[in-house]
Amino acid sequence: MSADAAPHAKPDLTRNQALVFGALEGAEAPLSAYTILDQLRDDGLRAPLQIYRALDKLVAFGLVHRLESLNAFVACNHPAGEADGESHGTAAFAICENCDSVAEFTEQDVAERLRSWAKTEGFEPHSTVIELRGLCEACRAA
Amino acid sequence: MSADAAPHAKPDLTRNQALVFGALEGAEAPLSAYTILDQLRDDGLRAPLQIYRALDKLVAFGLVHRLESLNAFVACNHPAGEADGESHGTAAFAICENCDSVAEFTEQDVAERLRSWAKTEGFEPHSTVIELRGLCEACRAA
DNA sequence: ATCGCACACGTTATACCATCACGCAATAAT
DNA sequence: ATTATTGCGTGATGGTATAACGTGTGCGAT
Ligand SMILES: [Zn+2]
Ligand SMILES: [Zn+2]
Ligand SMILES: [Zn+2]
Ligand SMILES: [Zn+2]
Repeated sequence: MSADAAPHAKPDLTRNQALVFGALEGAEAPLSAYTILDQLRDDGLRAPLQIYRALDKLVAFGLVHRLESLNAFVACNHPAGEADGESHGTAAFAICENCDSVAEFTEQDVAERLRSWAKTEGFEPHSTVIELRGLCEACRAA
Repeated sequence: MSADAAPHAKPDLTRNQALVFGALEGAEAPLSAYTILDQLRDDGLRAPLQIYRALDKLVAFGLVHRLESLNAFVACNHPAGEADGESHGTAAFAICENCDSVAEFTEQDVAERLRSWAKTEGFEPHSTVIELRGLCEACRAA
């Protein structure tokens, strides 16, 4: 195999991973695995497992986040920092229930407080889910 | 109908609601809707919808929480016995990936910080999901 | 009384989400 | 060459959630 699908400064993605990531990057709302599959049929993807395998890797790379309250996925869109280091464990999401937009943010104090609680209780956190559901500013105005 | 909205009123439960709530109270781990269904076959419940309808009500009453990262449900078990009022919107959960135990807790500062972010961004939150996945103290020791 | 309405209930069918189990191919190490 | 690792493709299966329809009961208004 020669080609790499996109000249971006990311870890080397396989063809399937690049296709799935492209779908998520181009979307304006979270996509379910099956929606991604539908969009990629013309590119030769046919089975859910092809999507889920790619998503697993992309999540592991930190390029994609899974939204637990939606059973759906978004491309990482950190406010400032990039896809490495501390920010991974602490990302939070504000999901608009009207327009499906997702704002990704990090509140250091929130993560701090949760870590502090865990330490006190002897709990060893491996991952943290923080998701706000509600109305974004634009939809509130309308 | 009970006009009682929030404070220490355990609304009258219908038969199905009582059965589902009983199953959750008696469990030591979160239960999926279908697991509850299996447990209640002998009581005459036969279809998923009967479970989901009861769960919707119980969640609305604040007697049960849905764990988004597990697609499962637990009976409310607030730490200090404040089983009503303010604490509902801000509950957080620490879920052990080894023994499936769930600790429910509230960190006022966490809720505060998230509300503060929302206010700044013009986001109007309707509900908040905070779930920690990891190892509880007992399982860490073992 | 009986009509209308709200609400819980029961059932079937279907849609949507996720993984298992198998086998094959390409690559890297021994 | 043999083995280990990783990604890929496919069919089958299992788990989660709702749509659509119809029934029955309680209760206030007529
Ligand atoms: Zn991110
Ligand atoms: Zn919106
Ligand atoms: Zn609670
Ligand atoms: Zn444990």
